[in-house]
Amino acid sequence: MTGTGSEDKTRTVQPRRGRADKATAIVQAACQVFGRDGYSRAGIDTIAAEAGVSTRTIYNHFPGGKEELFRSVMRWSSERVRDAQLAQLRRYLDPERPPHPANLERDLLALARAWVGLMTDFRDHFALVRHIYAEVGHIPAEVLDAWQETGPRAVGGEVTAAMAALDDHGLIDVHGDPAQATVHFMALISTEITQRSYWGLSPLPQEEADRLTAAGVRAFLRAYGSAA
Amino acid sequence: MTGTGSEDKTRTVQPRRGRADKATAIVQAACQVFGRDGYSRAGIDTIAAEAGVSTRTIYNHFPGGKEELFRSVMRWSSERVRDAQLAQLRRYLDPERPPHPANLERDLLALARAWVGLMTDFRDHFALVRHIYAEVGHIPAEVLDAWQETGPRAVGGEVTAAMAALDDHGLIDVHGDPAQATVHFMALISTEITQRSYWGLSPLPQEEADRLTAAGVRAFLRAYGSAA
DNA sequence: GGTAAAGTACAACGGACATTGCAAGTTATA
DNA sequence: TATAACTTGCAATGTCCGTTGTACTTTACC
Repeated sequence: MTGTGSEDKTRTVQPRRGRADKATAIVQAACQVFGRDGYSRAGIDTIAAEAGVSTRTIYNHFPGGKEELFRSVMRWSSERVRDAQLAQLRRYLDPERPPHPANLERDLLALARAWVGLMTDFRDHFALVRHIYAEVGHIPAEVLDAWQETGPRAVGGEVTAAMAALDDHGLIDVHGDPAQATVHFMALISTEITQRSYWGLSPLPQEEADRLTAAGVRAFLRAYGSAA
Repeated sequence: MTGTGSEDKTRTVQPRRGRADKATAIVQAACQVFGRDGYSRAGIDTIAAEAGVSTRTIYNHFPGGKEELFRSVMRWSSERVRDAQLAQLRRYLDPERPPHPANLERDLLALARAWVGLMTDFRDHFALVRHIYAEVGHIPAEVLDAWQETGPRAVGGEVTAAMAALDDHGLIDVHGDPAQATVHFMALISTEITQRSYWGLSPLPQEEADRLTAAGVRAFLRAYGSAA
């Protein structure tokens, strides 16, 4: 149902799609437009223009029309961002190689900055997510669940694992609930930046963002640092 | 205690038609519909039906049409919620009467619970706010600023004052930035509940919400409790 | 170069919806 | 009761936009 329905028959006949990979261009442009305008306001014509593609081609690739396109964008974008987030997580807080105690704050801060950086790197995605939040009531529960599962929940689970590892090594004290510590960490490092930047509309100067991130990390460490 | 806020003209029971306080009914219904469906999806006919009013009457009261109505709803709703929030703040954390140290956690927890409770009492408002967040790019900057100023910023300022007062009395240590402590407090007590309840779509059981709120307050006190 | 898939241009349909004008009905007030 | 103010139902207008059919062109690959 949710699949594009065109990946089975192309295996034998077609090595790759037509000219350039139009499908990718469409999804990418749709991510921008949906993120900027939201589902209702976004126009197929606008997406087509932004993708450098004719309107008809969109319907050829996505027979389900606007809805199917939106669902594809949700999946594509959230997987992309999830991978980027997991990459940063493993880079700065690999559960396999916990940091030296003296480097804990430094590493957490690096992770937090990278995390916040992704918010501007994937501005379109997070704009889209805000629209999803606003329209939870208009998105089928199954679609919503699938998205949460492969996106936010997967990432949250990995971060939680990292927190648990830090706890295991006595670097922090999660007070019995690493998942909760994770949510608190995310909230502390990103809430104020999100608010102050008008949800990405007018980004903060780098140094100001850094200052707020650092304050969040310090607050987290005061709340969850091991008693030592 | 979600009052309708229209009992100033309490005569006798008004007849179903004619000269009731239509304007209020319209704005109230519009708040529901805009909150549920968002600006684009919301239909004037739907609002009219929900308000028990003819479509034409809406245009009589709001000659600017949908846009003016939306702006009126923003103002009305945010002022209403602001007043409710300030009332709770003064009730549990009056800057004039700082709590006894032994009662600090109890009072903060009471405030936090009341605060979270407002999110369900004014579900429509917060749904509307999510739509505003998602559509920052489509709302005139002046309207957005006026809203922030009389709503969130005003409340934030008062909470910040309360935090500063707690700091002055040595009950907490804001580390030189009461505004930051305020944002962190709000983030800690509400982030997880918001996420887990799908942004109000499927509310959490009371005891679960209480548990998360309490965890947030405890984390806040670990981060900002005075060293004494 | 030939063929088929992929893409494009264009026109048209149909529905949803904001908005307005108007005539008639209802209410409040003097 | 008279009158002005308010409300309503309804029809109509215009616009925007998702979607589809069709004929034509481009591209990829043999």
